[in-house]
Amino acid sequence: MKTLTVGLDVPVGRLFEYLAPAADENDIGKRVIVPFGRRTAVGVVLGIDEPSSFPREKLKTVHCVLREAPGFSADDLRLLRFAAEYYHFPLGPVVMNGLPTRLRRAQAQAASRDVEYVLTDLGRAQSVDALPARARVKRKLLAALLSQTALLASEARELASSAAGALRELEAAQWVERRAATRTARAIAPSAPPELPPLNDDQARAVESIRGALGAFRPFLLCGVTGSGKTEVYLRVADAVLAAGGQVLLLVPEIALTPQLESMVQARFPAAALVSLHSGLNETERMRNWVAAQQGVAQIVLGTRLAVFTPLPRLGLIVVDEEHDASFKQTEGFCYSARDLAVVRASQRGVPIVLGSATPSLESYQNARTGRYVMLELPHRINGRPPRIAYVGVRGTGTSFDGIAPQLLDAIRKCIERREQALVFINRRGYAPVLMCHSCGWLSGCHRCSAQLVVHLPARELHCHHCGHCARVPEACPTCGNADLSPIGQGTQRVEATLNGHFPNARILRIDRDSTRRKNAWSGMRDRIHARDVDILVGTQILAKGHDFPHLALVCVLNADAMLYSSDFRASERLYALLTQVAGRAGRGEAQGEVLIQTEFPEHPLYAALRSQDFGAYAAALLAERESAGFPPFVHQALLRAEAPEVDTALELLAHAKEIGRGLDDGVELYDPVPATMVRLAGRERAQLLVQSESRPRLHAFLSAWRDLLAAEKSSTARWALDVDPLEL
DNA sequence: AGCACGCCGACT
DNA sequence: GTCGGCGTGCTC
Repeated sequence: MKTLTVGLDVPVGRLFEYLAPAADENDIGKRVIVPFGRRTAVGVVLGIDEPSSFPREKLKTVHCVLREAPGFSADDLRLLRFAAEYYHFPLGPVVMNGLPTRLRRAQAQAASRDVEYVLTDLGRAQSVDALPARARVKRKLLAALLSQTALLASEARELASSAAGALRELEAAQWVERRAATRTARAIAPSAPPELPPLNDDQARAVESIRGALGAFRPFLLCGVTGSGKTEVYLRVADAVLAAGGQVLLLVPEIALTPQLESMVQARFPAAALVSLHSGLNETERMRNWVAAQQGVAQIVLGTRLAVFTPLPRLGLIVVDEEHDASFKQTEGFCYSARDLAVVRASQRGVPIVLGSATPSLESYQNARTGRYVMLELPHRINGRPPRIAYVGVRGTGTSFDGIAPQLLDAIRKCIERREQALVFINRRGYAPVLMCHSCGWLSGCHRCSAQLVVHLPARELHCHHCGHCARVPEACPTCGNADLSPIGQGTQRVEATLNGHFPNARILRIDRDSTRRKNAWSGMRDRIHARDVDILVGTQILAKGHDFPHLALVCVLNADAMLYSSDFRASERLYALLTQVAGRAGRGEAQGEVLIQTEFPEHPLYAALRSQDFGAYAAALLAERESAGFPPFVHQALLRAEAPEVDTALELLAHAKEIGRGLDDGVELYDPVPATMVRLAGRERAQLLVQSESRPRLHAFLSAWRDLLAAEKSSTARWALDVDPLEL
């Protein structure tokens, strides 16, 4: 009798052991169905016959090992183990998190429908084309059916349903394969292969360097100004990987971008099996695409951060587009950085990785400066010149205009007179960020969060953008009863209304999370923009990334200053990146792009730097500041976060944690616990404690020891979690 | 996380 | 007299 070490989706820092009658090394990475307490759970086999201190006679026996069904390879587990260790998060949940939710659950639906279901499935199996595993699956099914009299009924069901499950899962991969085959047939038949856009010298050099590195680990930082053709570089390299039979993993920041990118990549590789993986997919699609990748059927996997763990047996290249983007970092629970794990994965698998951005993170930029990454630069736009950036100073003008300075309105007027499009960028959705009472000074605050409720029209509602709370706009002030309530400040809806007033004949389109929530809404809007059916776009950062609007000549930025006030040390880096991206939307076609930024501080160094659009110089200046101030990337940080009903409880836990941590290692600096920037969130109050060290190994050794001591403490009403390499303090 | 057990308030 | 609140504790 063998014992299996199993990872389960329970937030405990330990694994569980089970007896398994006929297990062997090949079962590692396979899913298992096990009895767990009173219930049945799915887990992943992580080891066999490992030394253990748990009394053997107390071990339970696995219900079954899902041998024929998709699981993890040794390579996949290596990445997952690294991630669990590096982010100090329990291995069980980390491994289970790597599976689509469908595969995390026992096939309860099949089990409950009894063996009848399996028979139906068996009938269906005869009509589908075979994958290699199919014959074995069928044998399993028959064995399960035949043995049901001999086995306990429940065990027979488990076995039968697991085999049925395996079959369904494998069929999913076939679906992707067939779709690709259909496309191949169509692609090869009448139309010629798509004509490739020509490369400029910089692009050609970049492509050549990366292609030259195929087959070995090498990290590249592709530093290319907006419109310089980074995507074309990825595609050219991907082409070489596909031709050699490899798989390509392409990570992008937002789901909003994937459908667009997906059709673009598919158009470029009509015959390739392309799948996407992001949280916008339903469970069926998610499982199907994951299995297709795992089976080696999918050749290109396009996804958001969660896709970094996708099993890819023939991985040949990883690309992380917009690598500076904060959405690659998960900020709750398992706080991993998909970008950083992608680099680890490339190194483990011996493949090149390309991190692309117009404004790389200072971490990556520093790695390129020191030679750890190969720097590739695309300093020129493919067509057209870089946009001209100018500032409109509005200090002291107060409320003498409705949030949009006359110079901006002027420029918009001229722009639409030239029959070109203008974009008004305001990073705040809703009508106004807060409602105020003029008589007593009451402000619409969220009772569950330390944030203001945002006024939303036309429904006349107050929304909390943090916890989702929603209420009617009150008729009178809740404190003093005065009816003189007014919205303060600007949001996209109000800007849209203001512009409608100024340009009654212009076609104005608002693009924010609210207006694009409906499925397919965004693609319809994009079509309208491309068809020049729109004169003025009003939008949030949805518009900032990656879009190509050839008729857009003017970009106006309204509330850039808001981000200058942030106390976070990364605020400048982020604002520079955001403004560069928005500015980059202008002038991608024929016309010279013009960018007007409305600000109270036109002389601010960040704005001065932005005007010259010399990222290298600005990054060098920021890095020098970071180095002298002792900030990342020159030190390594982790946050211990705590949350409780009352912030004091959280602070107490952290103070105690600091006591425990003191004396563990003097090469690690522990700061004082402080309330989080937003103390209240969804009715809970949060605090955090910063830990930092110049030595990453020492920081990690400290965190391991500290985490174990904290876990051994008796429970408090406060919950805690570690965030390694936090992006926000 | 689930899902138990366990010990105190308002109901058929 | 029970139903049910969520505090505490365990799951190989």
